Parts: sequence; structure tokens; C-alpha cells
Amino acid sequence: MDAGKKKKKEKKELPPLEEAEGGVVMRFAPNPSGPLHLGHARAAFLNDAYVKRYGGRYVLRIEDTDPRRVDPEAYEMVQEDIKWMELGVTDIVYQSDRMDIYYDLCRKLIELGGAYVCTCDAERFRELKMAKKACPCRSHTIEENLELWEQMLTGGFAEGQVTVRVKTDLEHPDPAIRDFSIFRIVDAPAHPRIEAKVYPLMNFSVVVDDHLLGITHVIRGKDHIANTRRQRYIFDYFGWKPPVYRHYGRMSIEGVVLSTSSMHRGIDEGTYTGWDDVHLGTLRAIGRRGIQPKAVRQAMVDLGTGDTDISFSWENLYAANKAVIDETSDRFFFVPHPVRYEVEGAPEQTAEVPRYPGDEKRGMRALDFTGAVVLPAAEVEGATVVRLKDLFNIEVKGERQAAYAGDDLTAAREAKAPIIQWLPAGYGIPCTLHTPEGDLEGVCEPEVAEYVDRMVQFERVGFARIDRVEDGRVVAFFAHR
RNA sequence: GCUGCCAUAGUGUAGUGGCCAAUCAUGUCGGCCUUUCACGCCGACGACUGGGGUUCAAAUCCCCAUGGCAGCACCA
Repeated sequence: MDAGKKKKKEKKELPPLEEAEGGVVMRFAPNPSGPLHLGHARAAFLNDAYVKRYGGRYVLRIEDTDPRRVDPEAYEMVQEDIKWMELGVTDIVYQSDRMDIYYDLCRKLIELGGAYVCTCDAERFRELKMAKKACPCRSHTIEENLELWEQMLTGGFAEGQVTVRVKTDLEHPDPAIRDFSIFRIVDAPAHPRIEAKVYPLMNFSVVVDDHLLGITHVIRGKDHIANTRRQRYIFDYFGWKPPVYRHYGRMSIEGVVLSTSSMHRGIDEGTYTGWDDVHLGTLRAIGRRGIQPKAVRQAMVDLGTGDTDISFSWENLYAANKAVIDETSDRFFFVPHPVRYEVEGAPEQTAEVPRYPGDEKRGMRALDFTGAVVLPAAEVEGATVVRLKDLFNIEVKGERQAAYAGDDLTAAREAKAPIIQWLPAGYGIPCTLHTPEGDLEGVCEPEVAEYVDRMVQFERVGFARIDRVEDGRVVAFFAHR
């Protein structure tokens, strides 16, 4: 077999990770509030790339410690999306399974004098914090804190009445660091997986889990820089060694909806057809359009881990995707807005067209010409001579009439006649091509119906994923040109 | 307001004092190939935010300005 020419688009390497030579343990830690989107994919692929590079374990940690932000259906969706991305996940952990661990270690932190139970009003505390002043609760004795903590756990407080704070440095120049919260009470809604009222905040559960799971390196967005500083206090109190962190800059993504709440709302209101609506930036939405996980991975690795804020480039993603799918996508004719033309004077014949130019082994398509064809309206408008690809030249006489104008390809080229796709009249099956700009109605070759869930290239139109066949109509999603 | 981070072509990226009249990818344009406006090949276009300073030498170091971003939640 011909090995085929490997296009040597040398792939870019991520910068090396410090202290990683002996292997790493990294994690991807989504909140199960909805399906994963492009923003998640960056973190997921970046961490995955380093685990693959240095070897080690990759922990999927479901951070479901806020009942308000847990969508029961998201657990399943997240798993599906992880599978789609083909991540090398080795361990799965649900934080909601680890509540007792967090409770125990909170008690320990209190005993170490590293945390106190605060019953101040949130607003009041904020004022004190901004003024670098201690709140009254800060001077509780360890015994008093322990007792208050016990009361928290046994239902002695209602939501909003109490929180546990880490003792940091009230003089810290960054107000974001001063005595942050690590536990709170949530009375409602109920958590879908467990019964609990007292929940750790991420800065606590993350530290505990990163340590207990042996996480060595963390690649996350720069919105966590302040959290990293806060978490350092907890690591220090326990005498634990923090992982190595890297924070990448903000990534803006144009043209799609990413906010879970607006996606939810849009779906409820019928604005979007579902989580895979093409207007959304979810992985399932771009997957439905035929973007391959490998292309997303490549695009994310290309973006790197820089501190600079960047804008996500669909062009670059499409280019990466094209590189992945071009060789495996068979070519077909799709005629948008088909108009029937009678062609006078042309001999009946059969056009043999390769499914993939350059590789005859993939077979030919046979298109029988018997006198009438359908052509894309936009292409014949105003044209005088056009070349029907793989067939012959015609002269457009207007009003659905055309005349045979010879077989000579060279003549067509010299006349600068466009070479267009066509189908025998009555041969094609209906096809709807969904594009971001709207739907394109037309007809395509019947064989396309056998390509459900695969990619094809509609010649001169672009790559598309065949989504399904409904009542004899092919439904396809446009990926890119 | 306070704290911190960042600043290279349309987009992304390489570059940690001389080899940078700045890399690669993508994009756009042109050409070749081709019965696709695809793939492949060739070429062109296109950037160090501004101003000071240090130095024999700065995209690289320092300062200021400007711009962008993040955090200051009992979210993650």
C-alpha cells in the first residue's frame, strides 16, 4: 500500500513544564452546570497534552460543590464531551463524594488556628476587609470556633448566617486575599447526589483535592491567579506542597454563545434547538458541524499557555479541521437552489466522477445525462457558457434552456467558463444544508444518504457533516469551505 | 478605588541583549497543478503600542505613558 504523503505541517510544541520530568499528575475540573464548551476545551486539551508528553495520571474532577450550579443532566453530558475529546483520563473524582474529607480537614484547619467561623453579615465584612480591619469573629478561640463549626454541621445556622474564613493577612495589599471564605451553607436547592447543607468553597476543596490526589501541575485560566494566592495560605497551614501553576490569558470567542445561563434560557425559549444548536459554542455543537476533536486539540495547543489575552480564531480551527478531514471526505455534488435546464443537442452519456480525486481506489460516481440537468441558480444567472464538471460545456440560452457547446475542456477554460456542479434532472434527492448564515435548500447525490455521521465535501460549496436522513431528505451541517 | 498580569503582522505563535532589515502557522493576493473556489506546490503581502533610559549593541533589561485583561462573592 502506498503510505501516502504525510503533510509535514510540523506541529507546535508546548513550552516545557518545570519539575515535570519524572511524570505528572494533572486534572481537568469542570463544574457540571452544562455541556462543555470551547473554553473548557482549552483547559482540557492543554492539561491532557502535558500528561501525554510527560506521562502520568489525568484526573477528571467533577466540581459539584454548589447545588445552585449543578445541572443533574450535566454529569452525563460532561462525560460524553470528555469521551468526544478523547482525553486520556485515568481517574474520575466527584467532589460531592468527598464532603466528609472536607469537613474533617476544615476542623483540622480550625485546630491549627488557620480558620475561624464568621457570623458577620457579608456586607459588613466587606467593609471591614476593605478597611483592613478584623471582624469580631476573628478573635474567637479555637474552642469557640470548633463549637460554632459543629453547630454549622448540625443545622444550627441558616443559609447566609455563617461562613468559615481562612486567616490570611489583613494588611495584604490585595483586598482579594484578605480572610476569604471556605465554607458556606446552602439550604436550597437540594444537591442531586447528596444530602448536605454545608458546602466547601472551591478554594478549600481544590486545595484538599489537589493535595490528596497528588496533583503536580495545574494549567488554568488567569482568572484563578488570585485563587492561587489564596490557596497558598491553606497549603501553608497544612504544611503541604502546592502544585506548579501556569495561568493562561483570557480567550475571547466571537460568534457563539458560551454562557451556560443564556444557553439554558435560549433552549427553554426555543431560540436554540438544543445544546448542540450551531449558534452555541458547545463541543457538541461544533462536533455536529463536523469539527473533529483532533482539530480542536490542535487549535488549542497552537494557542499555547501564554499570559496574553487572545481571541480564538475560527479560521485557524477550520484550517486545522480541513487538514484532518480533507483526505477522508468523499466528494459529491450538491446543487443549491436547483433550476432545471433542458440541454439541446447533447449526446446521452454517463459521467464518471471519482469520489476522491487522486485516489481511484475509492471508486467512481456515475451520473447519467439524458437531456436535462439541474444547476445551481446563482451560477447560471447571467452566465453565457458554463462547463458542467466532468461532463461538457453548455451555452445558456435563458429560461431553462441550454445548448450543448462541445466537450472541449480547454475551450471552456479559455472562455473562462465557470466549471460548476450539476445533477441529472430528477436524480438528486432533497438536501438541506444548515449554515450559520441560514439554511440552503437543494439536491444532492443519492449516495450521500449513506454518509450519515460522516464528512463529505460538496464540491465548490464546502465540507459538511451529514447529520441524518429524514423522509428521504438529507440534512447536513456546513463545517467550512 | 485597591491588587496583579499582559502588550510581536488580520488571527495565533517563536523570540529571555548581538546570528532579528524578526520564526512558523493561518489569512489575503498572484502563479503552477487540477474537469471543485478543495488538496498539493511556488511566490508576494503583512508586526516588535508610544516615549525616555541602560548598553558598543534592545523585540529582548529599567522607567513612564497608553491600551487590554483578571481579581477584590458565603460561584467555579
